[in-house]
Amino acid sequence: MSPRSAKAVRGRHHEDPSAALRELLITTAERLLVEGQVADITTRDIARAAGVSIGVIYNYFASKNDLLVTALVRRVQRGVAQFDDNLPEPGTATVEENLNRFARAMFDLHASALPTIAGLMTDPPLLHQFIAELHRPPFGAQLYPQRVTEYLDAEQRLGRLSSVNLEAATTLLVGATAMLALTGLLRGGSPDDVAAQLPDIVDTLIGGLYQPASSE
Amino acid sequence: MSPRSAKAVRGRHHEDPSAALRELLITTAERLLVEGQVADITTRDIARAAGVSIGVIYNYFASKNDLLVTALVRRVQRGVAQFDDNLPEPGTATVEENLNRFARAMFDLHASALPTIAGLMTDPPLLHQFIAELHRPPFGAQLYPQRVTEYLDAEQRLGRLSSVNLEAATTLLVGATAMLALTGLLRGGSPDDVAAQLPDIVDTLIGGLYQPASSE
Amino acid sequence: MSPRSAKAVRGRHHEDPSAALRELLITTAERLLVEGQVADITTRDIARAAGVSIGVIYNYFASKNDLLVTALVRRVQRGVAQFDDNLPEPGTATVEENLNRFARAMFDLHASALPTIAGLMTDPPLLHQFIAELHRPPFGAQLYPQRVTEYLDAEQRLGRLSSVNLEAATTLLVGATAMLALTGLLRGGSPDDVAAQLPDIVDTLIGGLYQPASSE
Amino acid sequence: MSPRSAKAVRGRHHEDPSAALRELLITTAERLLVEGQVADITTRDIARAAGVSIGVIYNYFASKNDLLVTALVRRVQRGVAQFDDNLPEPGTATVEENLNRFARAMFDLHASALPTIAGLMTDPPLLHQFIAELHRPPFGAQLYPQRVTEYLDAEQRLGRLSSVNLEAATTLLVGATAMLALTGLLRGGSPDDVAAQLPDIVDTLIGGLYQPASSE
DNA sequence: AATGAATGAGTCTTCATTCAT
DNA sequence: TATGAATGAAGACTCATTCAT
Repeated sequence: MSPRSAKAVRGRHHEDPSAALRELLITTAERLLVEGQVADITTRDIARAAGVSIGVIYNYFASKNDLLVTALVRRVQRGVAQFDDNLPEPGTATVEENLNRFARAMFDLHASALPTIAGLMTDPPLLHQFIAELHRPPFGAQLYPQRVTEYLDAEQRLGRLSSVNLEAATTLLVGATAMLALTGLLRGGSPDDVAAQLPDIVDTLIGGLYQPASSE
Repeated sequence: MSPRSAKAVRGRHHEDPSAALRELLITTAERLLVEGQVADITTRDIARAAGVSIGVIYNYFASKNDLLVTALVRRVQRGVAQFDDNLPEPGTATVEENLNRFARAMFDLHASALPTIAGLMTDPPLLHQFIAELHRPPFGAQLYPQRVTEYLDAEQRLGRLSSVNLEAATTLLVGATAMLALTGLLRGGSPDDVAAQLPDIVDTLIGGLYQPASSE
Repeated sequence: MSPRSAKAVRGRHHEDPSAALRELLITTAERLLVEGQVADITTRDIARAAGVSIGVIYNYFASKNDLLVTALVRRVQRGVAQFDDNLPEPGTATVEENLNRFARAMFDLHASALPTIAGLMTDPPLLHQFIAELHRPPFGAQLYPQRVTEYLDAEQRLGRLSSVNLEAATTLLVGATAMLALTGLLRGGSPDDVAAQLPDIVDTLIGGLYQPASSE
Repeated sequence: MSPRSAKAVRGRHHEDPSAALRELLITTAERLLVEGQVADITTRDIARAAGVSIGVIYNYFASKNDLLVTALVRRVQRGVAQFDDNLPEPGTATVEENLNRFARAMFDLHASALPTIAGLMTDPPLLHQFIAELHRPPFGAQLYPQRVTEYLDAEQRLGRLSSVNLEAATTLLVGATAMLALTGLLRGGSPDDVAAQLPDIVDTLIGGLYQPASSE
């Protein structure tokens, strides 16, 4: 009664082979997104990499871009979820330690998402579809810089941080980690080597530039 | 009897009409780069905009990408040159005023260069060619963040700044201005509106997060 | 100075090889239109039949449909021109002889154009483009039924024809020849066999159905 | 235990559910044929409109074209049956009145069938299959022009019509009504407006072109 | 050296038909 | 027998590059 399922997902014990194939396509597209560049991915590439025929794409998605946007959103969601997983609680440890954890988490997030996001810039329709999708529930405005701002706000309330401009502080931390991630990508070195500079950055951000001659 | 030169440069009294034609192509490509997206620029577009035939491109450049990279490098060089034009001298005015000038100059540079750089990400060969070209003399490591580092270093020597980590401070300032420029591009607002946040950022960077309770 | 011309038109002594190639495409499309059916003609077919590459089509026409419409109009123009070539003058010979010449000319025109026109019906955009083109100068409203009406009108003025309704008479003659042409096409017989019925039709049209028992 | 029947015909108390499903497909195809263009109808369309799965089509028909031809023949049969329903009897009313009824009936038939028939022209295999099917018993040569010929013949025998060439007279009447129907379709006006010209045509056909000077 | 038409591989998308369930 | 997802050939159109003139 059910029609045949694609070879690619046959044998997997999924309850819904149809959903499994859809997943396979998204996963495959995600993989290609990481390996290569958005603009270079063809329907033929995706189909071949997934082990299915080209037509399958159009059984599950309205267009190539539709699939690509779905995979892109997935990728960002994955990154943000991982980011959220290990955030420090305000009031625990020291603010410096916590900011270092934030810094490293953002660095990782940026390093993984930057190439993808950047690639989108050449494809305005794709970019707009992506942004529209990103702003829809349940993903909404839950973007990660908000987490930093919230953390800083909480520490301020706890009296562990002076009353700095939260927006500005957030921009400084987010910007620096993004810049470092970008540098790492362009230089092609290992992420950890570049990330080694994060503590200095956190330290400098906390202390400010005019570190008032403490003693004397 | 020298061969005829292209209509487009005829009448201009260049010593080398050949070089003039090459220049024309680069300039035209730069213009198109500003107007549109890298990926959308065709050889036909360039040739038509320059008022020459397509074939000319291949007389002066190995490929379309070769021309594009040259134009891209030009664009960055131009931006950096403009950036350099109006930098504050260490020891003059106040450090805060000077950092605000740096911040605004970088913000402008980023806002103008970001779309172009981002567009490159989709085209790996183009990107690599671009990076390689950027690191060759005489352009070399003359990139603009270096200017910030040098400025901070000079102020430190003059005693107007405490002995912070120069690299980290530079990354913070450069990163924040880049982040702001990116935000502005994505939101589509006017540059000046976004740039209004720069003073807060400079202020926060200078003061640090733990602004030691002034009293007591 | 001129770019190379296509192999397909090389060696022909045309003043303008570019126009020659355009012509070749139209002629080829016309031929395919006669041989096959509009809907079955692919860009590849046209290119191969013309001995050029696919891209050439787009150097001379905005789209496949653009070329097809041009060829279609050509075909009809050719038919109408041929039709016009051999029309009888009012007042010469007998009305019956003249109407027989009209009938045969229209039969031939219909037989050659019908399959083409009919094929257009399935492709609404193509049909509309075609009709629009047909109504543009210099082709204008010069369609052939008008010739019949004008002829009948002239004979009426000369007193060689009673004052019948010109529109109706024209529709009868045009309709009958078209019907015969269609029958011929569907049956697949030789045109001349079917055309043999034309004199009877003209005779019946002239005499009417109630041929009043003349005298006797 | 008979195999289950498709949802779409379940509950209908047909003796042969299989035949019912076949009927459903034909009826659905006929409907789509009226609504749109032959070339635009996909198997998916038919299946969805019929509320069955695509596969069913191939259980009852060798191909999509096979189903389409069957539906096409149905459509023509239906049109002819309707045409036959209201034909005048020889010897009743006046010949002119009767011919006007014939003319209007044919006009309607042509107007409804023309787009479909025309659409067939683009698809040679479909067309040939259709024609072959049309000429097979029990449909055979029962086509409607025959009705006109028979009517004229009967009136001749009754002495209400002079001994004109029946074939020619038929072709004139059929052709003129077809031409008018085509004109109406191409111009897009209301059928009744165009049909208003029918009486003039009948009148002219009856009277002939040389309406002998009434006097004398 | 300049020209720009010719070239054709490669793009996304559609859809009749098949076949495992 | 019914289902409908899988299949992949085929379609129109683009565009970097070549090369006869």
